[in-house]
Amino acid sequence: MWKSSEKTMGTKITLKKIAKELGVSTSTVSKALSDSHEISQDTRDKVKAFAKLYHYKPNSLALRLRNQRSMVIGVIIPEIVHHFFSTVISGIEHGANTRGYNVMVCFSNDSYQKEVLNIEMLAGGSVDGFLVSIANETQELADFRHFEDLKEEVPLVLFDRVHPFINCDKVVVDDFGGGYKATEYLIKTGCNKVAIITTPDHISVGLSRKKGYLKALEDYNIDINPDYIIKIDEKKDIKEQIKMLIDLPVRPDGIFAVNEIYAATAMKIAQEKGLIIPEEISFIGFTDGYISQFSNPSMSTLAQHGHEMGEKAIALLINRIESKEQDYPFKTEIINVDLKIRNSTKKIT
Amino acid sequence: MWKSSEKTMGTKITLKKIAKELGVSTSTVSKALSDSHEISQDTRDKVKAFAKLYHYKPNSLALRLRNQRSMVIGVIIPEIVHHFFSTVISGIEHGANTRGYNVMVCFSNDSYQKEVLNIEMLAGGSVDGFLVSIANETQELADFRHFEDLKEEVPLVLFDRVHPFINCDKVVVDDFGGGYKATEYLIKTGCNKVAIITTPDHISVGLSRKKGYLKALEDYNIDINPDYIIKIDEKKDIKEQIKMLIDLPVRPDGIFAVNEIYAATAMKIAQEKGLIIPEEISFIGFTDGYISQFSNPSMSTLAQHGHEMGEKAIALLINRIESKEQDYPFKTEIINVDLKIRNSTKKIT
DNA sequence: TTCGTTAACTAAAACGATTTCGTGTTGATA
DNA sequence: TATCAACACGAAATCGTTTTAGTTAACGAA
Repeated sequence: MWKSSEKTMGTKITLKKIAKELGVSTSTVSKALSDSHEISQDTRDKVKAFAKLYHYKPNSLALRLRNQRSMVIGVIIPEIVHHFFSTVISGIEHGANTRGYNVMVCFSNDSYQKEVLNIEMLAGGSVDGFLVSIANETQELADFRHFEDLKEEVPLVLFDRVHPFINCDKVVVDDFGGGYKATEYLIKTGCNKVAIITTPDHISVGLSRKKGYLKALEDYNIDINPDYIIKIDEKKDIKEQIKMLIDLPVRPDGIFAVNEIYAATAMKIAQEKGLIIPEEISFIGFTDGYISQFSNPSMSTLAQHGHEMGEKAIALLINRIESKEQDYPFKTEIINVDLKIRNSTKKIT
Repeated sequence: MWKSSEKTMGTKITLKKIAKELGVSTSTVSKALSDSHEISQDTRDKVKAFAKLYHYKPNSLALRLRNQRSMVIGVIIPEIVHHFFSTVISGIEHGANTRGYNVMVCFSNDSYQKEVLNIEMLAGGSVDGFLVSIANETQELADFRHFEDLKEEVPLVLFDRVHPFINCDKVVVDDFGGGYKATEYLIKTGCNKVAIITTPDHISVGLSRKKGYLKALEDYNIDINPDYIIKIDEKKDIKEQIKMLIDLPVRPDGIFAVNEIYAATAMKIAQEKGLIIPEEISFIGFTDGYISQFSNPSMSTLAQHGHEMGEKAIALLINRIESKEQDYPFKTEIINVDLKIRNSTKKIT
């Protein structure tokens, strides 16, 4: 096995080792590698050749420690198996890379504990800023101290799942508008018994979408039927809960679901019962992901422009990081949603 | 605005600042915080109170630099919008967390450049080990130098998209077996014109699945029809390429697709042409994700057990990290796949 | 008184890099 | 010959932490 020459110096090659091997000081090596005019061409060449030979790479930890900059952005999202977050991250990556930053993603799995842990892991020098979407459990607990502590150290931008108690830059989807548009469309295509499948009220986005739904009903003078509002408890069987809605004596003729899964599940159930879609019952979901695209009939849905959200969020964050004056006011940007009509709804006449 | 007291000391609170403020040395502060018996109870209390008051958190960069351990695992995957990788990551996370490690995920977006960049960002002290699934472009270029360099520094485990040229621990799905099982099932349910929708041959998993397909045909004495093997070029329109298969004069009566998207797209096309599924044409996909679950008819598919793959991979990696003797032989683990029959295929009689 | 012990700290090195400020040797010029 | 600048390099501080190896002072015992 050749390569003993590498081993003799120890596994990791550092400035110090190069210096010792070449009989110069570390400062000389450092300067030579950065082509400083202080160092003779001769020495520079020698050092560079040696460094290349041994694949020298500066230790990034040491660099970050010294420069007090990491050029890395930490992202924390609640779920990984989620089309929308995927698109947001692609936007974040794009924006970050074009401005010279790198991105690291961690997952809270909607757990408060893991959210705190992730933040602790990344805080303290590892990243220059945070982009986070709050875990469900954290929203439920309404305990945001970890964010407060964080904000004093490093900039924070919240996206999608945000909370009014936390004072920082935010980017959110127009959830209210989306709920309104969906409900309005169902009404306009002849549904007068519009139901909503949503989340418990502590989930901020679900709540906003429901508010949009309620406002639309109000604007069109339709009475609110509490039976038509179901809040899914994810700990129980989702299918059973949706079945109860569709089995109601007076069955809804239009269903707005606050995410793809609920919408697709509801549609499956309706199909199993032999209902004709969209004539007998229409569906609109939220998030234009694969499920909506490949369901049959294809699902009408609210497209959220996750990529755009990611780009906006990272822009806000990097601006905050790179501005010296820390105290310009916090912004909240709202990303528009588009109603994408496919075949799970009737057409407007 | 109260909080001036915090500001007077500078934004970031460090050991040194605590020491200065309390008139002791940094060593004392460090020891006090770790409850060393060398420090009097009095001082310990004082230091701890002060640290808590100012939310002192040790700088993780400094810690890692000193300990030469980060307890962080770097994961690099090609795509984010991908159900299978999501499940693998959940397995990785689970395994890592139970052994005290944290996980950071980066995305190569199937680009060679970004793969190299990500590795450079994480290497050099940031992480204790790498878990990577090779980018398509890297497989095409067949340039693996960045992995070779890496391996000398820190352990590497490859999963799913691997390559024989890279000598390290690996975890792969039984792609060959999956291709075989799918094809065999189609044949056994009466399909004698089985087609495959796959990727170009440089994609390792696609190639293995195709080999399984070919072996099954051979074992059942069915001649190979080159028209029935189509390799999707993702740069062109996928739908068009699949349409050509289904529009063939002698239409296939069974289609095995090497991923969910191809399978679902093919099924949609067949439905648009009015074909009856599964009687006139059957479908089997790969990856048991949302698309397969929510398509209509629901998709028969090969379940890959991504979670298990993640757990295996992280176990391999951590064992490698924590073993002093670096030279025990490299392992390749193979994860079984299960054929999950739903409604896009006929039943075995 | 002197030695030894202990309690309670501090100094300094180390991790790997950069950078400011020296410092010693040339060679040219007054 | 003395002075100065240019050149090529080194020492030391710095980033934030831990840890080893001292260093004091007090007290008890011989």
